[in-house]
Amino acid sequence: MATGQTDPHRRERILAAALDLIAEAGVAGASHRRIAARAQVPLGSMTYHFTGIDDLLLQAFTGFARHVVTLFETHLGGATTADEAREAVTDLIHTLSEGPRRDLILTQELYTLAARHEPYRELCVRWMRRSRTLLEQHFDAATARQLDALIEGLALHRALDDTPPDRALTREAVARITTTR
Amino acid sequence: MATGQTDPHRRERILAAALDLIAEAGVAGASHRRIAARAQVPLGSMTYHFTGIDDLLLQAFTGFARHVVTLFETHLGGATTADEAREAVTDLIHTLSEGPRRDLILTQELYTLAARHEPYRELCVRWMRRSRTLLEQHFDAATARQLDALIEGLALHRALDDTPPDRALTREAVARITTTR
Amino acid sequence: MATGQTDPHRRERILAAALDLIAEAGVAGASHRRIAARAQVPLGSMTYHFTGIDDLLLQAFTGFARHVVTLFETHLGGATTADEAREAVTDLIHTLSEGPRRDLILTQELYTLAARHEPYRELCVRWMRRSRTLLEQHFDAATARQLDALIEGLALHRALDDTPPDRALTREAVARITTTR
Amino acid sequence: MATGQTDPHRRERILAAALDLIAEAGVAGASHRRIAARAQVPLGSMTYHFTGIDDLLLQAFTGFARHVVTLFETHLGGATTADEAREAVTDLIHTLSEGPRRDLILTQELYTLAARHEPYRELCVRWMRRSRTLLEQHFDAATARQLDALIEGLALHRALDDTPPDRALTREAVARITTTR
DNA sequence: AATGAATGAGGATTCATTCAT
DNA sequence: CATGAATGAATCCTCATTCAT
Repeated sequence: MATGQTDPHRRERILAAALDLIAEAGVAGASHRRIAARAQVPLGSMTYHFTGIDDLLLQAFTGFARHVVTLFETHLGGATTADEAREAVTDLIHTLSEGPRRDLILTQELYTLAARHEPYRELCVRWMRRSRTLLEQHFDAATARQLDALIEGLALHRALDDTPPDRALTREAVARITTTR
Repeated sequence: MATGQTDPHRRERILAAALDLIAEAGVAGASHRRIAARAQVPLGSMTYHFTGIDDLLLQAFTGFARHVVTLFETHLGGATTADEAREAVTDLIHTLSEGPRRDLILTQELYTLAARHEPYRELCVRWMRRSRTLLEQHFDAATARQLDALIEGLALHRALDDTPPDRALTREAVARITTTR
Repeated sequence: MATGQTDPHRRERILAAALDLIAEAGVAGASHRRIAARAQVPLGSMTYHFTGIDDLLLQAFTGFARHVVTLFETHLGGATTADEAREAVTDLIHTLSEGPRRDLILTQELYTLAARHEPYRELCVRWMRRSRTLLEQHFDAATARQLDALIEGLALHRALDDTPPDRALTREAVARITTTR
Repeated sequence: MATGQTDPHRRERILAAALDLIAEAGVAGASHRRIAARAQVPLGSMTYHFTGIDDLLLQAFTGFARHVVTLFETHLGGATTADEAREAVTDLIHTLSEGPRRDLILTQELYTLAARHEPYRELCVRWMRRSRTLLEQHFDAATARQLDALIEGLALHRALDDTPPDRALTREAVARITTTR
């Protein structure tokens, strides 16, 4: 009793629904059934489009990593001087740790998977590599590495904190870590 | 049918088994059954000692946070000068990101829970507060904050990285972030 | 691992097994496991066919109410005069309170649920409405109501009683309650 | 760590808590744990004071039956003529089916148990015998029996009904069933 | 006399996955 | 090509009851 109509966006809809659900209820709460319901797709089509739940999750997070890299590129793309890059990084940290918590939560979920499962770790490594490459357009390799770690730590602490520090502190930290002498 | 025998260390055994299992299989893999089996305790006693799985997990992570704070104190306790403190922090970052991945993985799992559930976030906030207080014995408040975030980011990136940077880079990052002028 | 075989009568078999079990062991004794075993159906299929145990029970009792209404209709359907109706009602009371206790027990279980849960109360209300409508074909509305209540009380007391009264008493009670003047 | 103080009313408190709980959540919802919590009594004392849950429930319902019989006696006690008795019965029916649903619910629960378990059936038989005896002070034996059943049926239907009939209908039904000729 | 600790059985439910259609 | 039906394993949790203290 199918309409015969193929739905070309179904795969994408499923992946988007999966990420939504993970953000809301965690990886543990993202089951075939719930994702299917959220994507308004029959349960049986889950295992038709994806090998299994692992396949689906990995593809969903791959899409998410792409999205975050794009965020990085967007922020850093416009900077032409080191000072502009510093300001862009400050922006980026506040964008990540304020606004909707979705990206932050998904990042955490991804890191947790990465700590235990190789494919997810590879995903993170590629992401880190890309962000470092972007930073290296403005800073030397060692500084880029340190700055990348600082971004991570500040965004995370800001997001968890009851009384997150203001933009001045972020700007100062970025300035210090990028001050070579 | 109960033996009536009292096992005074049972609660602690269960909590330790829970943390072991979380480190191995993640929060998702830490079920009543598996924890009970690992702690060599009957399944029925799980919900006697703990209200439910949530209660159990929260108490397990509370113990873990205590452990990490102790690690912080141990490392920073001996430092009397700012330079000694810098070296202690460098040590700490490498202790966290090398050696057994257990603490690192548990930290990730905790942050993932914290992103979604208030009690875990409070736990993290208390932990962060304590570590900052320790750092403030050697650095001003703003610097302590920045350094705390840097520790987090460096430990995390070092742990995920294929080719983690050497101690020199860590030392330099710590030096830069603590250089006030 | 599913056979993929479709068993079209499975829902009905489960509902029948549920009613059997309720009659034998009460609502409290009618568990997913036991109903599944009785219906010779795997446990996992219970919550495929029904949202949960509540859904299952309500549907089972809905079928039972339909059955009792049919019994009413069968008994009263042939009556053309008020006297024939009186005799039919007397028959009905003895049919309910003698013979297999199944219907009586199920009625009790249903009333107990109805006293606490709205959906079951609605079921009873619809049933009462239908039986009254049938009685109103032979008696005025007020009399139908009284007679309906009398049927209930006599059937119940007869079923519990050590020394249930004979048919003559039932016939007399019906005669009295339907004597308008 | 007991105070050594004996609590002479503990048994009664437990039985009262049991009835409360049954009224609220049904026999199925009245567990040792919940009754103990409601009665503010340690769990271990449940099986000290009562052989088991069956013993406890039977004693609780025995107390309840005594209470309902008292209600009967109170209502019928003052009547000296048949007409006064008729009015008292009408009162009784409306007392049972209006007011707090507690008694009604407990009655249903008791009947449900009686349908399956002999001790509860005996309890009901004794109760019915007592109420008939009271009615026989004003009416002949056969009439008492019919009236007793009518009380049951009217109270039950009134309680379940969306639009319960008014007092006039009750009075008329009682009049009819007690009209011998 | 009284009870806190303990436990195996069983409760409802969710799950990823398979397969006939 | 797509999916509704089906299922065994595993989930958390509650239970009545026992017994050493």
